[in-house]
Amino acid sequence: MEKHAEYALLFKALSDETRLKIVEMLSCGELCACDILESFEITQPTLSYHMKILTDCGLISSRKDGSWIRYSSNIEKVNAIKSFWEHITTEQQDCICKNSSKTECD
Amino acid sequence: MEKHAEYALLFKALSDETRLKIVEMLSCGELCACDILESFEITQPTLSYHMKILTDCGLISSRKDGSWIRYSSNIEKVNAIKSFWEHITTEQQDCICKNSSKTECD
DNA sequence: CCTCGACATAGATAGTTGTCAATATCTTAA
DNA sequence: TTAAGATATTGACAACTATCTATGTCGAGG
Repeated sequence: MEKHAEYALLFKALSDETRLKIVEMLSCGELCACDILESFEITQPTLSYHMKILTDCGLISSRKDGSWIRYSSNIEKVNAIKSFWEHITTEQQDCICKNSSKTECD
Repeated sequence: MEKHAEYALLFKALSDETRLKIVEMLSCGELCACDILESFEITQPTLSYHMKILTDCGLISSRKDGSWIRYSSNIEKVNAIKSFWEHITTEQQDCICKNSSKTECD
């Protein structure tokens, strides 16, 4: 996938208050879904929906442990987002604006 | 607004490929809408819609210059996002997970 | 004062999102 | 094997999003 499209998906995963809080909670370490569920006033299927979005985009990882699913932050993705944000907000030689086909109007 | 809700809005503004590219273009300096429009295959009203989302959340600033509108990156907001991301992805003493009402299930 | 160019607004619409209740799956314990 | 607990899936639905065409506004130049 094109880089901007890929990161747009990641930012979309972060564009929900509940999911942002989940990401924050997981920065302290692994938690199972029921731990997380207790902190929110949402139903279990709704949490499951949010967890799927977060795992699908790679922001968090999950592993099965008996009947629990343990979720944890994916540090590589966390750092990738940081790098991408720093990259696109810093003047670059290969910036899109310099590769634009035309640049009149100014 | 609660902090997570506020940043969820900012991430929502960044959850679109076109808007991400606009943010990147503006990292090289001020541009007017017509400059930006030339880089995309969207209509002028669609660009106007995206610019409104980006300015409303404070990520970019605009100023009137004759009949043009000059857009530029808002560095404070750019840095605020960076700080917030670093904050919520680093283990904190005041993490949400530690203020949770209950923490059984593990 | 009229027109043109730059941008915004309004209205329509197809597609997406977040939520729930109901149900399914899968694992452990009895 | 049956029951209970943890999580996922399904189907429904109201709200929101991104896009377009058509039109409005506002400033600059003639």
